This record gives sequence, C-alpha cells and structure tokens, in this order.
Amino acid sequence: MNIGTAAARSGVPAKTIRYYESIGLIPRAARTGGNYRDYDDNDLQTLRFIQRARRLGFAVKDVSSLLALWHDRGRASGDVKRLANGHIEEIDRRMEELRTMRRTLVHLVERCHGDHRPDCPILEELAGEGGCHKEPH
Amino acid sequence: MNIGTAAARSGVPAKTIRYYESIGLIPRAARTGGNYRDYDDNDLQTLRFIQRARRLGFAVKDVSSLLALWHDRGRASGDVKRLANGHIEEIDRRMEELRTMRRTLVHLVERCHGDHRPDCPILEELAGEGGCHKEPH
DNA sequence: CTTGACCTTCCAGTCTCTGGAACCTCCATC
DNA sequence: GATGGAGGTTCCAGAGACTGGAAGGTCAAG
Repeated sequence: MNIGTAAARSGVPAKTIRYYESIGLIPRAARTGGNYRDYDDNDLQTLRFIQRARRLGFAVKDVSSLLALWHDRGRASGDVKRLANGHIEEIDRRMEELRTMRRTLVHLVERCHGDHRPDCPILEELAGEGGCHKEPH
Repeated sequence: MNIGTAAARSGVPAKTIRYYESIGLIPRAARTGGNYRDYDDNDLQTLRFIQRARRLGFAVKDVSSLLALWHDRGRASGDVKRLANGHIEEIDRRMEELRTMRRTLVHLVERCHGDHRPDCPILEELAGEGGCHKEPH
C-alpha cells in the first residue's frame, strides 16, 4: 500500500511517516516502480505501535528504545518497565509544575475584579510592585 | 549596567535577553561607546516581569500582551483576567492529558512483572496484539 | 489526452531557547 | 605599553516533533 493508505490505517500522518523515516525511527521503506513508498502489514503494525507509544507521551527517542525491545525476542520485561516508570516520573514532574502554576494563577485571578477598571493584582504581582507576596510563608 | 549584571539581577540569562530583543519582546537596548548593551532599573523591572510571567507558564506571545497591558495605564483589568483564565484552561487541558497517560501507564506497569523474562504486557498493549484493551468499556 | 488525486524531494517555519565560533572591549596588573 | 582574562558582540546551528508549501513526477479514470 502507498503512504496515504498506510497513514489512514495507522493514524500517523503521511508527512510524519516520512519524518520518522528521515530521522531513522523506521527503516527506509520499499519503493514501487514509480518511486512511491510501499508498505505492508508489518510496517503498519510498527506504525501503530509508534502511534500508541506517542499517545502515551513517550518521546521519540524512547519510542525508538521500545521498538528495539519489541523486536528483541530475548528482552527482559524489566527493561521495558524501567522505561515506563521513568516516563511516569517525568509525567509527575510536569504535573507538579502545572499544579504550582495553576495554584498561583487561580489565586491571582480570584483577587482581580476583572472589569473595565485598570487596577489589577495580576499585573501587580508580575511587576513585583506590591511586595505582598514576595515572602508567602 | 551591562547585560551580565542585568541577567544576574533579573534571573533571565544574558543569551535569553538578547533573544527576547531579537524577537521584539523587549525594545532594542541602549548601547555604550563600546557597543555594549546598557540597562537601567526600568529595563530590569521589565525583565523581572517577563521572568515571573514565564515561570507561570505564559507563552512569550502572551507575555507580550501582558507587557502591553502593563504599560497601558488605561487598560481594563478584565483583559488581563481573560488572558489568565485562558491560560488556566490551557493548563487544565494539559493536566488532563497527562492524567490520562499516567492512568494507562500505571495500569500497564502494574501488570508487567518487570524481571528478566521477555513477556511484557506493556509491549503487547503497544503492539495491539492481545486485543484485551481495545474496547475497555 | 487531460484532469485530478496522489506521490516525490527539499526548504522553511513553529517555539523557546542554548551552545559554540570568531571576534571586540574593558579593566587590572606587570 | 603590553598582556591576560572576563566580560561583551554577532551569527549560525541544533534541540523536539512535526507541519506547511512549492515544484514537479505518477497513476487511474473518463
């Protein structure tokens, strides 16, 4: 099948498939007489694997490792688990950052009356003018 | 003061200050005889403002809007609040994405014994082999 | 034979910096 | 006055993960 069909069936856009090939995440595809890329069910499986891993937020580099482990019949499941656990920790770090930002923002938004008047605690806090929140504890 | 001092006092790295100037987030700095950038306390305040807004996760484009509002004495605080609320919503979207990923990952990791043996539910799920989770509900 | 959908390659842009190379300037010391 | 080193200057490239567009080739249907 050509790249468009592979894209439709895997959920990975054609442009992204070419990109994955260019960075070596997937091997160079077979070609037809007219120089069109030609994919089979095996390639499709790989694309779907990649798609699922990316949706779980794995970086492309990690997807590459996962693919290698997937193709290694003698792999240790511990290696996969370590990768996944590392990724969970990364997610936790990002969520904690977002939570901190959100807390501060919500606090500021609550104190801002948000009407036509110009005085605004949000800008004041960003400017560090008031000094009222420089030492919160 | 020169860029290094401004960087130290604002918390924005010198390279980043130059970058902000290059994209027009801050105006072109004054120059000394030797072509060094020269900053005053006003510039410093702006850099600190930017730094705080960035730490709250505002995109540079939004920081630009916030700066404009900050400098506009007749602004409506409602405009600032709208920006902040939009940003909170964006944070909520990202957190929800992360939560979803995390849920799936934790579930998979729990089912993977993670030892030297090669069978691994994480890879099976990514490959879509088992089919046991294709229709979760 | 023409049309239109699809494919090809390559270059540029997104976003927010960050590193490095090559060179210039300032200040202190000898 | 020479020298050394810590700053500064510019510009180019790379990160990550694509995405858009231009210019042109291929294929199947009408």
